[in-house]
Amino acid sequence: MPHRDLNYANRIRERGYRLTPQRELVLDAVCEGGGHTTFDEIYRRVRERAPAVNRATVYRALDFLCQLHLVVSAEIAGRTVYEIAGREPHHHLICRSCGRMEQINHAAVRDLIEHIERRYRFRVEVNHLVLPGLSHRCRPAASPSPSSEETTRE
Amino acid sequence: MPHRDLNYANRIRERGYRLTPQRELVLDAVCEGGGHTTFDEIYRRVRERAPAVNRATVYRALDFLCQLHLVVSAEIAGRTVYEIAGREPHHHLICRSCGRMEQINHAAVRDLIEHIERRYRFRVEVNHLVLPGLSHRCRPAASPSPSSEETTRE
DNA sequence: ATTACTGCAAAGGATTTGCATGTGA
DNA sequence: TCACATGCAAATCCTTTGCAGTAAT
Repeated sequence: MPHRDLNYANRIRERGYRLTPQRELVLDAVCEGGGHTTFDEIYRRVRERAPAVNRATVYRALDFLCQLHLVVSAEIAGRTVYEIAGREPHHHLICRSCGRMEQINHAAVRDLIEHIERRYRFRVEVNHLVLPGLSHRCRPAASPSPSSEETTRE
Repeated sequence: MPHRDLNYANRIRERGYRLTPQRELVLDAVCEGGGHTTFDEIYRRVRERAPAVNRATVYRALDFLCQLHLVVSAEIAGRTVYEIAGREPHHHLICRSCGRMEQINHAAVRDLIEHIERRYRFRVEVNHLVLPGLSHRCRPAASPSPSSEETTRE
């Protein structure tokens, strides 16, 4: 139960809100997703344990948890995904061919971000950068000479 | 008429598809948007000239043009936007407070991308990187000592 | 005992689809 | 001519909302 560490119960109650079984189930489901969990996945997990929980309730619980910053939402490839707040910023390469998603280190991106922040006087706030592209596995039969790709692409 | 240069008419017809007034209107509307045009904006422009054109037709035309890679779509701040294909990749800083969008040079991110491509053996295909954050105008009263920001954020 | 929260069902908005008609090649 | 495209309306998908009843504090 990773979310225990965050003492979420108090963070909910001290603001006058209530900790309901439904909200706990949703929080658990987000935790178990281990990263980027879609609504349907969360709903499925919740229903596994409590089939009576309503779809609308899950929507409302997610909104609620996001507002309290216990959960954060992000947009990956057009889909809204949820994860527990407080994780290190991290980023992804997502292959448009096989759909595989590879996580990349924040350090790899930090330099770029700092560069941009200085140059444009802008504080960048990215927790999930998603870079679409093509994994080396899916590169179109171009292993021998990489330069040949220049001409035909797609 | 910037799209004339692309000889879009042939690119449509040589594949056996038809160049209809509706498709031309949509293409014009995307061009005039000059960058990131929402569906509603495109639809509005089309209707200005041809009020009879149906919403569904505009959806279909955009799909069609995207499939032919005459138009590309992107996701900015949760909204789908369209623009003419073939522009230089370019990127944006978008302020979550004032909503202002600033364009940044591709060169600024090229290094990052190349670094990632080498390190992860992945071909990154980004035409629009959108970096959310806070413009210097909207930085919360922190002008005197920049280091004080470390402690309280949000 | 309050009143926040839930379940249900219905509403809402954005996009897609089926089908008859129209039209570009 | 005739298959591709369009217009229209209905369907679909995802999410939100109103309201009466339930339950956390």
